[in-house]
Amino acid sequence: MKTQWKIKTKIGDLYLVATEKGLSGIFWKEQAKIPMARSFKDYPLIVQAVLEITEYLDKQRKVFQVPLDLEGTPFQKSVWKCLLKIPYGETRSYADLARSIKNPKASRAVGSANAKNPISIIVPCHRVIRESGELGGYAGGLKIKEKLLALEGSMYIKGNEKSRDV
Amino acid sequence: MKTQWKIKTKIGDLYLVATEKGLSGIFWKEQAKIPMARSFKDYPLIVQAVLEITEYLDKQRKVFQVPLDLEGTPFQKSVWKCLLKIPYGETRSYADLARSIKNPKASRAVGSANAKNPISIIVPCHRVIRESGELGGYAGGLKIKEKLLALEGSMYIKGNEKSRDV
DNA sequence: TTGATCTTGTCCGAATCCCGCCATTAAAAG
DNA sequence: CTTTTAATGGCGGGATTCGGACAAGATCAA
Repeated sequence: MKTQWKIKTKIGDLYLVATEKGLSGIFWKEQAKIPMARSFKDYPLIVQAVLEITEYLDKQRKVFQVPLDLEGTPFQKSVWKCLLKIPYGETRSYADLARSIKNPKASRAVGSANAKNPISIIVPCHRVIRESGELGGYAGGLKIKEKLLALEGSMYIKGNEKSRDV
Repeated sequence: MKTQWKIKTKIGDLYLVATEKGLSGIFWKEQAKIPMARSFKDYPLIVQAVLEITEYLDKQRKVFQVPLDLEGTPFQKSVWKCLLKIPYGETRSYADLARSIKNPKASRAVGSANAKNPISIIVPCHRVIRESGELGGYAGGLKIKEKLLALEGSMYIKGNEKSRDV
């Protein structure tokens, strides 16, 4: 059974969803079919997730530990697993990910899988941008993607790359 | 001679039917042509069935012992017998069953036979789902099929099986 | 020359459709 | 009343279609 819990953060409202096995979703919109928890007392997973997310947004955390319960097609899961390996503060291109899953021509499909990532932030789909340096897309809106990357201190802006070796 | 008896459970009303030889039916709707028993005192089979079903729904029983009196075509009986071999908490596909009865292409017909299973719950047609992972159909309605599988702790949801190794 | 924008080419995964299968049952012949 | 035909499902698998959170190349302006 799934339950959801709403939290307010400086980057907007978030809806955390959990099963018995782990956190299964972090969304930007309320999930219609999933019941809202009255109290999170009975949901230690939610408590932990809320804590970790809060710490992350306060720059007090770079790695998440809450157990996840990912549901999706084999392809999607392979992409999401790959996302989890991108370190804090770094970015990859959609094509990079396609190569990582040994399916070098699937960059466009990687985009689709990314778009369906159920656990925003923790599964860091915001760390994937276009090879050209453009942001690409984001389920929560590009502004938020930008904020998250800024928070992590990423050098994603076109031209920034070069400013490193200046 | 057959008699039926109605019981109320948390998953809805059930109608138990018995002959002298054994329990011959558990249905979701009253059986028009079968007389309702005034009291179940004279029907020890009904008493036993009610007890076992109740225990099952309370997670206190995984195997049924009440004698059954199955009536149907040879094909149907072969399918129903096969159903009885699926263990608690597990699922099979319609094609699996077709193979089990040495008629590998008869998966569609297995579905039809399943649909006519006279003894719901005890003959566990709810443990048969689509090869794709979808639920398939259920005489009592899909919600109940889902509840029964959840009760047994089955991993039937599409993608769940694979999400273990994430 | 650089880069911002646009266009077109491609490639996948996922969702749909379609046809094949097999046992029943209802309907139609004979 | 018996036999035949046709239609109907609690499915499966292959083929087809559809829709992108891309990418490389062309275009045009500064």
